[in-house]
Amino acid sequence: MGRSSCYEKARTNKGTWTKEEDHRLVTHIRLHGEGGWRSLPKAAGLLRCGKSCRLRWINYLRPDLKRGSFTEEEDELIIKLHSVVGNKWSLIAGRLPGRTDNEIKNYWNTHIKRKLLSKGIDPQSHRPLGQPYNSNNIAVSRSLPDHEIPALQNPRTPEIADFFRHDRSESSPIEPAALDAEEHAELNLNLCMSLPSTSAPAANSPSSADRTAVSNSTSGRGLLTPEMVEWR
DNA sequence: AACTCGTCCAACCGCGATTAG
DNA sequence: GCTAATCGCGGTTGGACGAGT
Repeated sequence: MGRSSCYEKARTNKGTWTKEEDHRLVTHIRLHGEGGWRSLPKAAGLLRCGKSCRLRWINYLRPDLKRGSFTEEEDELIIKLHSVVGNKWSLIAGRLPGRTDNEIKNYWNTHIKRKLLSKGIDPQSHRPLGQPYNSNNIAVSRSLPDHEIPALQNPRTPEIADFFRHDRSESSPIEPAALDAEEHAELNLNLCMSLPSTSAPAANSPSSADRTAVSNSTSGRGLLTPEMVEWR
């Protein structure tokens, strides 16, 4: 379609946000709630594109963000979730309250990858380095292409569906102990069994609307009420 | 003190999915 | 059903900063 990037528009600021811009954005969201990103910059008096505003809010200004360094428990949880869903950062973030997909993605690329490599583990396959990929091995972890994500909701795998269905607001961090090696292997087994063998969508795969529901519920980024938003 | 290099992370970008008209 | 607008995601970039020389 040849759409031009919103960042290319003239008279929009780029780069690091100033305190003034942050304040304007937070104040606007506090008054009007989250959403309507396209019209937000104008309404808030910001010379930014909506996309930039959304990113700034989600990754930095949201009041429920945890920030600070990751705990060992979070590390392990990220590794385990990554071994199941691959680079689906928003899904992983949905299981780590207070953490953003961008934060987790950065943390993965700068810390966890190196940590795994130093242990002789391939960060992509989660298998020992040099070990050939074997699609029949139930312990083989994989990165799921987008079209396979709906399988997370496949009725044949209720525990996985449930695992990813929880809204962030009502979820608590999964205790790493709750996902021991056996359960983890089972999770992989169930996933492998439920995934279509080809890239064609499975007959019983959920509709796109269902997929949206999964995405929305797992990202847990619903509208915040003004009371929830506090200027920091 | 000045320079180089490596690391970290906020922000940019492109694109697919979804929604609205 | 089609098209354009909008949203959200994942990959990538680049600037700030600290460590080393």
